Amino acid sequence: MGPAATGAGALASEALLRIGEAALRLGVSERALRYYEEIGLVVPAHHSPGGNRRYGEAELARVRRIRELQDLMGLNLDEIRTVLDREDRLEDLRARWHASDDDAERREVLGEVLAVTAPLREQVERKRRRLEAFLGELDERMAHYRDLLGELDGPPPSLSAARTRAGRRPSPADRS
Amino acid sequence: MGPAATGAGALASEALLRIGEAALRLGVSERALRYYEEIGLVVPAHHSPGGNRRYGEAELARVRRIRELQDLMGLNLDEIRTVLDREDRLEDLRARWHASDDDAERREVLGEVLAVTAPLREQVERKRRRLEAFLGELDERMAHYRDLLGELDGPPPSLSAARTRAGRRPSPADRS
DNA sequence: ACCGTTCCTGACGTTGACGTAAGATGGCGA
DNA sequence: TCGCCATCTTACGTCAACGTCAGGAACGGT
Repeated sequence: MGPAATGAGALASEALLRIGEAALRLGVSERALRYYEEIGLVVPAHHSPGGNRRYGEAELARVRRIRELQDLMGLNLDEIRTVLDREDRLEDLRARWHASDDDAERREVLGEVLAVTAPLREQVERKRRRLEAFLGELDERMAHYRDLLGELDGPPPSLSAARTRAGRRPSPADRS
Repeated sequence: MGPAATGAGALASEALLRIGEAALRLGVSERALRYYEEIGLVVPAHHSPGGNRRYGEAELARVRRIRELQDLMGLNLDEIRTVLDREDRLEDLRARWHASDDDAERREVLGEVLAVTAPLREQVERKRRRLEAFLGELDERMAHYRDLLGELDGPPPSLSAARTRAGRRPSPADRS
């Protein structure tokens, strides 16, 4: 590898972004980014001596993740924090993994990560199921309406003729 | 109409619930129900002369719908209102459908309903897709971790050589 | 060194969706 | 008719997740 094993962590020359650029690229407000830092959710890769925030790719990804969890799962920032904490812990693990020669420790950490990821997966899965049911319901309705429309546009001769004549009121037993 | 052509609308003896019971069954607060009425989202089937609210099955369903749209789609009450308005309009249609002898009107209303339902469906579908992608991502991670765990518990012969660079192995059979 | 742009830190404002408390009825079994 | 719990209206409180100034430094190109 080169001069520095640029693994997962931010390193050296990574072209850090100022808050304006970062916000622009992420499509979020600067205020939001400052807020995330305020509550310890996204800490900039670096602060300039003058106090300016500098964001690296890792932080951008983190923010994207936050937005995804907000939009997709409807989690609040506190719930999101726990999710991100898990993922952080996971990154720790990745590092420790190669540094450690203790398989017992590895097993332990892996188990923890799995135990902590599974509930999230379940939550997502439940939501997916409900969404799918909802979608099916919508499709069913739409199909029904399309059928009705079809009947009007391409009317079965007998049916249409029987009905359209003489402003007749609908047959008593016709619920759909 | 007969004595009571109990079609879609609430009618006659439907065992209306007082707000307490309704809230209890729905798992929402009384305040929420009053609030929904305040903003014209769910109007009780009836108010007693004294001013007490009475809820019928239709209103309960409506509230359930609201909660579903909140939880599942993350819509706010204003967006939900437009959705419910559409569905109301649809109920109107159902009534008018049988009362009207004007196919043109029917076509028009059906078209409108479809045109207005489709976007919602699309929105739901998009969300479903994103959720599925997210789920896939989670599964991928978990599978990876499980692989690692498997390697530890049942170490393959060429351990050190295989692990160094391997991100993943497509080999499916790895369960103990 | 200059200067326009960008960012900083407070600190108060906003919005949605209710929560909560107070005091005044309403409904209804005994 | 009494008593009592459920409801009513009114109105202020709350909480998250930022929005929006104001006044003052930091950056960075020239």
